[in-house]
Amino acid sequence: MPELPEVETIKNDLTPQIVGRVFTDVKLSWPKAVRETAPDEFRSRLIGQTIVGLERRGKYLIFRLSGGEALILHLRMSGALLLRSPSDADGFVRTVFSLDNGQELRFSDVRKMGMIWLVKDVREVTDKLGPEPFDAAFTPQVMAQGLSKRSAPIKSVLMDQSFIAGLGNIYADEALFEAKIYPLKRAKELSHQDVKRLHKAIREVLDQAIAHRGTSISNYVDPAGQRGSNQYHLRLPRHEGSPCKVCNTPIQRLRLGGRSSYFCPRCQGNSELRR
DNA sequence: AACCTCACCTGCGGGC
DNA sequence: TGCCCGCAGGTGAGGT
Repeated sequence: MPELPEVETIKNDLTPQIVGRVFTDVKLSWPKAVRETAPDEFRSRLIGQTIVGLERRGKYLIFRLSGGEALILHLRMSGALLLRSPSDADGFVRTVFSLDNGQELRFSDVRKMGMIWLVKDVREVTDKLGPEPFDAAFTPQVMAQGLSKRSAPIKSVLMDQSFIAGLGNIYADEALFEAKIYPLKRAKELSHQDVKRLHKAIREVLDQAIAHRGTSISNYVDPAGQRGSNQYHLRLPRHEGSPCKVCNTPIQRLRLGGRSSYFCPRCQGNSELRR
């Protein structure tokens, strides 16, 4: 579910609350979420460690631990990370991390797709990720160079985490709408102007979403259980037939790799056809 | 290598 | 009302 802005919000909210805390217990009611490490070993290696820092890389949330290891979470489609008192009630809690101040960090995950790692080196998990969208090294020129080698639809490339880290279905659609680019346009066919607009649009769309604490279309919530508000500021309606906010043309939907892509046939018309 | 499809999970809402 | 189907913000495995 969460993309970069949602994970960034979670990281920002949790940092002042949990840095310095110690893991005192872990309960795994869906042990399959823990990758690469047996549940017993996971517990014994984690309990007693102090959280010394929190980071985000792409859609991964990274807890730096006093022993030099890192706890890494990925929320996938339906995950939420909640900071709660033991008496609070939450649904679909798959993992509970108890902290030394009596609070609980709860990994709630309806669809059980979320994943957890405990690693010595963060790169074991994040080494295939492409650049962060806000990294100074990720320039329009670098982006154009990468796109020039890709024949897949631009939407697919934007969702490819090894090309750029953090964009998912919603923000890829938003960026393409903002840049007025048809989602199925082949990446290598983008003009320099296209790439320039798209590069700018990616940062604008993500910046705005972070400012609004994420997009809660169905069930994203922050660590306090509160929804974000970016769903009220999306540029593109996520319903087929709804009017485009720019030109009133009915929004269309297409399927790409099993996902829905929404677009405005007028604002994002294939420039080859329009010419 | 790059690209595509499918599997992994569960719940919800729409159509019949 | 109840059932069936499609759909949901992601990724990695496996095939071409």
